[in-house]
Amino acid sequence: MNHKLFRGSLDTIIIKLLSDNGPMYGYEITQKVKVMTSSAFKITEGALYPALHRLENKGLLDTETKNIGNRFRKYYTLTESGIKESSQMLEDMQAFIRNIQIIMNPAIN
Amino acid sequence: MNHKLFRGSLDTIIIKLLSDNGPMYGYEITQKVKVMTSSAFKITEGALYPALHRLENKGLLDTETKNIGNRFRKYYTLTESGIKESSQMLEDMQAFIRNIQIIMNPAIN
DNA sequence: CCCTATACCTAAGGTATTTATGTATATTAG
DNA sequence: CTAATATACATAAATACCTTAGGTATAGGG
Repeated sequence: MNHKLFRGSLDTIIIKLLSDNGPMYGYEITQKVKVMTSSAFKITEGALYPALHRLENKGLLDTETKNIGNRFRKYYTLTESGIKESSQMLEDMQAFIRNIQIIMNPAIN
Repeated sequence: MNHKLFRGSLDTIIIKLLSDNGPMYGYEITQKVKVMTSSAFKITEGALYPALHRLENKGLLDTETKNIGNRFRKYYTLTESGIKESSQMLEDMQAFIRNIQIIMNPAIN
């Protein structure tokens, strides 16, 4: 997979996963995406954590830290604002996919 | 349209258009994309020209300048190397679309 | 006991964008 | 005729996101 194509879609992927699965923690997101895409998408931690913090700072995500034995996990949830913005983000992504499909598979006349 | 999603796919779009339509000039590419996507994708000149020059420097595109009255146009064509690389780029894009679709529209069980 | 997996994080550097600006010719509307 | 818009190229500064590389620490399997 060409990793360049991935650029710009990470935020939407995170929002969509949280929207579908409820609270998730960072590492869980990377693994979920890996499984769903048969390892085609590998979200690096250097991209993921800054993205999560960005979305949190924008008020789209809330966090809750849970202790699991001696470890901790930071669970991320969509805020009200995050839920509202998510529908626009998903629409934008669907529109993007439709249009890129038109270019990649133009109707044969 | 959220322009962030567009990031990273410009090179592939250029290569695909040249592959489908033969030689094209920069402005023509922006207009073609605009028409195909009903104005959803607007390729800015600040993104387009550096991209064209980049692809030319990589040896994927050749240019030919033509005079049209007192004006000139720079037509871009795929080189042999560009044709070879294009199939990989198009495959990568198809794979990207498939996987992003899986995330955006997971099967309902 | 060591390697791998789990789980968080940040910093430096690279690179593709946006935004703004510049130049010039052609065409259309008033 | 002249002003605005369209055509057509281009670059530079700023921004934003990503990769790569590193750091810390616990858990579990061989």
